[in-house]
Amino acid sequence: MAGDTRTRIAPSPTGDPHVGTAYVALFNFALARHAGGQFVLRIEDTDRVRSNPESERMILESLRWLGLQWDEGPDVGGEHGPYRQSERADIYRDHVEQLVSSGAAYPCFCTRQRLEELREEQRRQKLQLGYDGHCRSLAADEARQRRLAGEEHVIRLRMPGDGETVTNDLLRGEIRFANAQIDDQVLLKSDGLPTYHLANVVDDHLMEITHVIRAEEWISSLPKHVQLYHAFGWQLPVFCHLPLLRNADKSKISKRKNPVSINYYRRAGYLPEAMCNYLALMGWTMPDERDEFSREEFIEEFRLADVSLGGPVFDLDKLTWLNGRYIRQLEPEQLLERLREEAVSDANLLQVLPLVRERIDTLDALFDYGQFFFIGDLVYDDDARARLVAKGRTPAQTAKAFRLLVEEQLDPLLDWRASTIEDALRAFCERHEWTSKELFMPVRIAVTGRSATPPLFDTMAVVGREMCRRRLRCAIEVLRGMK
RNA sequence: GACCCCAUCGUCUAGCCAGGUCUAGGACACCGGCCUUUCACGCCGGCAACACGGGUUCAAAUCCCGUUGGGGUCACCA
Repeated sequence: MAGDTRTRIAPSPTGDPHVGTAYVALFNFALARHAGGQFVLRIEDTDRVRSNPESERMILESLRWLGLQWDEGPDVGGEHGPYRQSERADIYRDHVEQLVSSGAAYPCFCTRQRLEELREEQRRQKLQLGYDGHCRSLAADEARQRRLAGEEHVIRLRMPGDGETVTNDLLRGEIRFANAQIDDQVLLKSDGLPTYHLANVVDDHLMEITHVIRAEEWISSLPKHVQLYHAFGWQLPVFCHLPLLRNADKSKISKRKNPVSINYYRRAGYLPEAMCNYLALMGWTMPDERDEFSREEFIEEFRLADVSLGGPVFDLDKLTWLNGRYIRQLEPEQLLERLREEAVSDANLLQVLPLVRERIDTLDALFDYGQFFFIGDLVYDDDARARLVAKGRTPAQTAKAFRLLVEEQLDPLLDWRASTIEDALRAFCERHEWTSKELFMPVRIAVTGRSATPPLFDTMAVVGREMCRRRLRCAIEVLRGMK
């Protein structure tokens, strides 16, 4: 039976590969390998506007870099495909029709506007937020008619009005929710694609996933999922909700307070083994309590039931210490190989060299002049700190500009090229009444730590999106520390 | 706010399920020392925690209840 264990990681390709995804993937991977089962990668791209192929590409690459190879997935195929939800629309539609005919789900014709007003009203009266069941009791005939007529609608799950939904979480034991306070979840959106809830449950069943191991933030939708399984008459998988990685202030880990992109760690010189090792330490301990171990040893010793529940604070210091231990254990030849794979890969060097060529007189000047192309976090010297503040602006104003820049212009979905970066920066100036003259030097300093650099946009393009965003965020902290 | 989850050093955690062996163990960080031409590594040592209040019990970090605190979720996003 153990060989039948099937787990999955189901990321949504809407941005940079996230450290939280890697964390959950690692534990899913470890359980599957430990049990001799399969680990599946499924892409949850049912959000038409936010999903993008570049993000999917990066996620696959990151997980592969970490050594978390999947047995089935969009790139390697498998018996339960397709593994991209956007390619499974028909499957969801068929399943949702089953639910409609059995009465477990119903069409809802409420407009977004009505729903918004409803929420507004509920907020005003301090009532519980949620769908009011307006279309719940529509006559089946009428509903069918309106659907046939092509009226825009969604399909909602009909939750039981009373009683409670009780489930088991592998780590937490029994979890119970009063049904009355769970509203009728949308299963199929008006664009014909499923919501997470439907797609997730249908796919986990069809792909024969035995252990649904995911982050804690999903606990509150657990009853909806359980009701869905019931509605389909399917057997429940084992549910296991892992604790959320946290910032130092205990809030859910976020890019504002931590580097969260796997791309960052890769770029900043962390080794994948060290990364996995550190992530494994988040909530789990080796039987002998040693904190250095290989992926193989982790797989060997891993017991899901031994995961502890306190939300672990992601500690860059400890990760860096561990990474140092790994580096020291590598032979110089091995280190050389690592270096060639990352910072000084031919590919990276070939991006850097055209930019520095006319600015250096000796080969060795590359390492001084272009150091910001190769390192992770920067240190701003006094001169840099002085020029980090825009001429005629205060540190606070500059910090605010950086924040808006990172949040609004240098979007995670922005196609990261010199020309688009330039457009983004100029758009920012226009929108927030900054001149390019004011803005560009501080940004240059933030991103490179220097006032003399190759052209800003080309430089940013090579430095990379996540590294630029990270450095801008660090610069914000520096600016906030100024009076 | 409602619902749900969680609670051991600043941080990651062991111990808790099967209560005594816990004057609570390890690791990061920090401090001190050793090694050393420097720095780092390494080694040795130090600082530092059972959130609070009630029970249950001969005995509670461990079991129960409550309080407090933290977190998550409340979308046609996942």
